[in-house]
Amino acid sequence: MSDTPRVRFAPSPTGYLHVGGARTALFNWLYARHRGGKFILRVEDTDEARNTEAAKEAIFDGMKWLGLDWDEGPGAGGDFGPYFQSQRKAIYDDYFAKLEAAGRVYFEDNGAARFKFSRQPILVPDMVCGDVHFAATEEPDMTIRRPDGSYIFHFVNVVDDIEMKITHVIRGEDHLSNTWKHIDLFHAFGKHAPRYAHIPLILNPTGSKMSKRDEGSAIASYQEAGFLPDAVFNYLCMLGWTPKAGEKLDRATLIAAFEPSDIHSANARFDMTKCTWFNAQYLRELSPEALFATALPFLEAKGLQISDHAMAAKAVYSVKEKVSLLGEVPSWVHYFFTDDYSYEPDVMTKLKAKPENATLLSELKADLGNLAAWDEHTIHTGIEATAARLAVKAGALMPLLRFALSGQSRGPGVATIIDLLGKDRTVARIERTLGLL
RNA sequence: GACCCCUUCGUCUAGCGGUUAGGACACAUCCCUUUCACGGAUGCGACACGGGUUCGAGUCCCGUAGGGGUCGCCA
Repeated sequence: MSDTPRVRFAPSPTGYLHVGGARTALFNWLYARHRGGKFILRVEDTDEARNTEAAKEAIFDGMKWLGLDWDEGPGAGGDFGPYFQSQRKAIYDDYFAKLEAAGRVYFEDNGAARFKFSRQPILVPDMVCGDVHFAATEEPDMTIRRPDGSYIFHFVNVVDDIEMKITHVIRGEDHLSNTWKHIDLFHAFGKHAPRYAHIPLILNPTGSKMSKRDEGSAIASYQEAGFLPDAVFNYLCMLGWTPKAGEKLDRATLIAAFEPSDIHSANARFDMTKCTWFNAQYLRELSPEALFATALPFLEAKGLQISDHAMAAKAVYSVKEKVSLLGEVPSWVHYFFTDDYSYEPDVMTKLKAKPENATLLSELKADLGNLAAWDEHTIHTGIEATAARLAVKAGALMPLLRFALSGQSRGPGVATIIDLLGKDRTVARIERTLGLL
C-alpha cells in the first residue's frame, strides 16, 4: 500500500457548507497533512436539479475561510480530473460497461439500471467503529443509473474513488450503513475498497441531527458573527476527537496529533457557548494590529466612521478581553468615533441622582484641562489629585467620568478612555454632559 | 418494520479490571478591581438499567431501555 494517503472531501453543491461537512473536510485535511498525503476536493454534482452555483461558491468559500486548502480539485488542478462529477460522464459510461460485461447490471422497464448485489455477507473494517458485519442483504438491488443516463451517488462515488486512487475514506457515520454496497461495487470492479473511517455526527443541543434551522449550522454564519477561523477549526476538532495534548491547540499540533483511530464513535452535541469560548481565547492572542485588522470590517459594517486608525486600533485593543466575538466589538467602542454619543438610560439616571455630580464633573473638567502631560499614568494621578482636593474617593469620580465621556456604564479603564479621547474631546464631552444635567 | 452505530457531570470528554471517577465549557461563591471583563481559588455535578464473568467492573460479555443513523431513479 502506498505510503502517501489520498483522501477527499466530496460535497454536493446543493446548499451552504454546514458544520458537519466542514468537520468531515477538516478531518480529511488533517489526515492528509499529518501523513503528507493529498487532500482532494471533488464536487459531486450529479443531481442537476438541485445543484446551484451559489452553493458551490459557498462551499469553496467556507473551506478557504477555515484554511482547508486542497491539493487537487477545482482551481488546484491535479492528474485525476475533472473534479466535477458532472464532467466525468465518459468515465462512468466506461465503468458501467465493465459492470454490464460482468453481468452485474440489469434494467428496469423504464430504462433505469440496477446493480446486482453479490448477496454475500460483507465486512466493513472501520478505523473508528471497528469491524462492522453486514449479513447477506435482502434489500432490493440498488439503482445506479437513471433512465436519462445520469448516474447515482453510490456508483459515481465508488468509480471516482477508484479513478482518483483514494486510499482512505473519512466521512460521516450516516454513510456507514451503505458502505457495504460500496464495497460490493469495488469488488465487482475487481478492486480493493479503501480504508474507511466513519466519524460521528454533530447533533444540535437537542440531540438530533443539525439542520439549517440550528444555530451554527452554516459555516458562513461564523464568519458573519465574528469568529476567527482558527477558533472554529479548533472547536470542530474537539467534537469527536480528544488529542492527549489538550483542548486549545494550534494547527501544527493538531496535524501532528491527528490519528483517525482516536476519533470517537459516539455522536456529539454542538455547544455554541464553548465554541464562543474558544473564539475568545484566540481573540486574546491577537496582536493589536491583527485584532484591529480583523475587527475593522465589523466596525465599518456598523457605520462607524474610522478616520484615526491608530486611535481606533487602541480603542479596539482596550476591549479585547471584554468580547468573545468580533461582532461584539462595535457596541463596546462606538462612542470613540462620534461626539454625538448617546447615554444609556441607567447612566443618565445615575448622573442626575445626586446634585453634587455636576460640581464634581466641573472640577474634573478644570483639572484635566490643566494637565501638563497626557498619558494614562498622568491622567490617573490627576484624577486622584482632584479626588484628594475635593475630599472624595477616586473611586467615586471614576464612574462619573465614565458616564460623562462614554454614556456607558461599562468599558475600558477610565484613564484609557480619557487618554484615547485626548484633552479637547474629554473637556468637550464633560461640558456636553454638564449641559444635560 | 429490518439493519447499523452509540450510551461517564447540563455539554464536550479522560478512563483502556483495583481511581477519593480527572479536565474543559456552563453555573454558583470568593479574591482581584473605578465598571465590565480577564485572571486566580473554591464549589456544584456523571458511570442509563438489569443480569452475568471476576477476589474485584465505569472498564469485559449478554439482555433491556434510550438516542442517532441507514434502508431513494438525494448526496
